[in-house]
Amino acid sequence: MDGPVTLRRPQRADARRNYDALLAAARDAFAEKGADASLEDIAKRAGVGIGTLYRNFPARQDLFEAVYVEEINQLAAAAEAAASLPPWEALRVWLQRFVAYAVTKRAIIDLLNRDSEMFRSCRVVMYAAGEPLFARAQQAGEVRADASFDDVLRLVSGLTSAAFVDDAQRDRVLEFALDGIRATG
Amino acid sequence: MDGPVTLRRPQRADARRNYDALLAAARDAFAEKGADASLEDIAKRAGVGIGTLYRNFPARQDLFEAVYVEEINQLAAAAEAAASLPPWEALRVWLQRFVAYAVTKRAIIDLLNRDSEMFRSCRVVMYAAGEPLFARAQQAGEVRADASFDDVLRLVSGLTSAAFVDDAQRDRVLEFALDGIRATG
DNA sequence: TGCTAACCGGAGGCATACCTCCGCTAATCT
DNA sequence: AGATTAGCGGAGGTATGCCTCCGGTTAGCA
Repeated sequence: MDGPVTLRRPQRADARRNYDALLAAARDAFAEKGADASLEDIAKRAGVGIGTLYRNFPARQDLFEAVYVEEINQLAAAAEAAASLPPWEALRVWLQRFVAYAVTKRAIIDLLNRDSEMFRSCRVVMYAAGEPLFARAQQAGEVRADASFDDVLRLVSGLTSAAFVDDAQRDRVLEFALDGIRATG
Repeated sequence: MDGPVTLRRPQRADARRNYDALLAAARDAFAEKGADASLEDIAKRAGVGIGTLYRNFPARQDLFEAVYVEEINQLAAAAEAAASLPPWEALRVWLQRFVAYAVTKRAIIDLLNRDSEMFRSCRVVMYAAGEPLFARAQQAGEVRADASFDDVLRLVSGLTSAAFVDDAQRDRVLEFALDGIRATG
């Protein structure tokens, strides 16, 4: 489960339990209520006191970031798994994963916009994961030359904030977007 | 300025002034801070007391809706203006307008998702404005047959929530999206 | 100009969330 | 088992936003 970016977990058994429970509860809460979910609610979900939350994550930002380190690591893993596919397929699969993933954890979009120390480094990790797939597909002539990886990410990430009628529509619309960045002719 | 959907404005001169100031302030505030901007802040921006806000808009929802009636009417007007262009161009221009518009007033996206009496009717107006442009372009063979207007709107509306580096990137990415829904061959 | 109904606006009560502080608990070590 | 000390958790102070209520003001009319 360890990835390119890691966090320091507490030492004692009970503390570690609480830390993990908080992280899981926070992930759920952020997914459900967005980035400004109530911290008191998160503590309750995790079954710990509010004090414990603050000891582990002194600022709201710290908790938010800790959650995204996990998410990011998983996206990086997905990129590695896709690397063995043909260029276009690899990019396509990764972007699908990106969208499907971010739909449930929608706050991940903020990652592209917000600004902070760790956000920046998370972004670096994500780009390091996806950009090679993009570059390979572009060099293979499968992706139009006038698009950048950043363009693609923003085009696709928009899809995560729309509430689709069903998964079929989401997939269909994503295919449209993919067609849009595909090399013509 | 009157459009398909209208609101009742107060009678007395001072009341009307305040009403308009509130609407303008709310539009700014929603654009800036999102749909849950502080009502007290909006009243302050408008230079009126909080009581005046509540007299005009008893519930937060009322104010929010009032703002969007204006936005929607403008989008409808834009559709009318675009109707004289060739099929594809008309759709393209209208969607550009939609994106450029919604970028500054980002909360308009909620319109596609949220549910309420007036939201529904606003959505009806918006669809009534844009759908004919879409249908015409599709019948002219310019838009792929397997896309619906709803698909397109969701694809494009996603672009409004991403923070682009600059307007040029936004336009470029929108072009990618448009290419994606264009008929191939 | 004077009357009066319509309108104004902010004080204040209520709810919610943030965050700190510290007495109690229990994990770990010897 | 007992000592040590990291860790727990919630009471409570602070801040902020929601919304109501009503004494004072003023636009519109005659």
